[in-house]
Amino acid sequence: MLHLERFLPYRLNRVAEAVSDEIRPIYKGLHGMNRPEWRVLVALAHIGPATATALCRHSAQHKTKVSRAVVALEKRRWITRDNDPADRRSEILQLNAAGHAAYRQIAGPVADADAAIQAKLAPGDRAALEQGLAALERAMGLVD
Amino acid sequence: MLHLERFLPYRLNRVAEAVSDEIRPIYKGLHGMNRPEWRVLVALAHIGPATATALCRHSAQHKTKVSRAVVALEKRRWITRDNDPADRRSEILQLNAAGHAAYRQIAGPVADADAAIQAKLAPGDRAALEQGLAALERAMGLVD
DNA sequence: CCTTGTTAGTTACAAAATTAACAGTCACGA
DNA sequence: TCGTGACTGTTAATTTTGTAACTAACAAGG
Repeated sequence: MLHLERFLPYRLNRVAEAVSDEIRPIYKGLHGMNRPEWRVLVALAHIGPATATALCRHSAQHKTKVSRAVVALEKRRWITRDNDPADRRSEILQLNAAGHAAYRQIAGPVADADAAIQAKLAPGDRAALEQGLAALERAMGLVD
Repeated sequence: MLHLERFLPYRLNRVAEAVSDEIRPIYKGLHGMNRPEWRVLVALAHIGPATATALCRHSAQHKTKVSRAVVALEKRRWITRDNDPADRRSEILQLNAAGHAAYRQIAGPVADADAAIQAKLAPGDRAALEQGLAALERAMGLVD
């Protein structure tokens, strides 16, 4: 008999959803962004100028999501597109000043909310979560 | 600066998706079920006859998802609906023989896949994951 | 009994995700 | 240099999900 309470995908999905529910209102309330847009914004802020394919890898999203998110960010005038001299199929995307400003404005509260969630855990539990999560990421081939 | 690698919602979503990707082909391949249907099937197998509301609670899904999943399972002739003598708004749902058989057929491989994933973790990492996940579930108010 | 408010469940509509198809470009060997 | 196949990114079509409105039924107070 399958125990839902111990069933990994069920537990992970449920807890991931609960955590997302606390973060989403921040980037949604501040600029009406959805998750794909928020992730692309974060990815661009971190890795700087990048092609759409690189953003797919770094934001762990499908190319159609990234494509539409990039269009949306472009409409907000937060990113610029430039030709990629090395490959005419792709374009170099990067945040402009307004994009960086928007990122900074959102990243603070989001980081605070993340810290608040982790602060609810006892230090030992927090360390255990970190260890277990890191191990699972390795086991699923998501890192290294 | 927000570190994606340490950002809880991102990590949880990504790892939850990776784990789901290993489980989904089983219930999808065996009977073409989607996740809401699979969850309702599991819930019904566990708690026995139940109303849709009880299935919402136990499968952690919105009532529209449950409503549609129940219709789908009904079309497969896996569940029966009976009047609830205590409340004429609701109906008592339960698996019939075919439903139980389908559940058993799927639950085995699914449990195996879950075990296989956990087997990839070192015992200490597995224990850490369990501890951290349980703590997070409590912190998010998902249990107790 | 009648309100008034709440709950169970379905359905309709809108938003989002997945899939598939596509044009343009590249890389590499024949 | 000419295919052939693979890759980049967008768009279209289909499916899934989420939101809101709705019907029917309950519950409690007047």
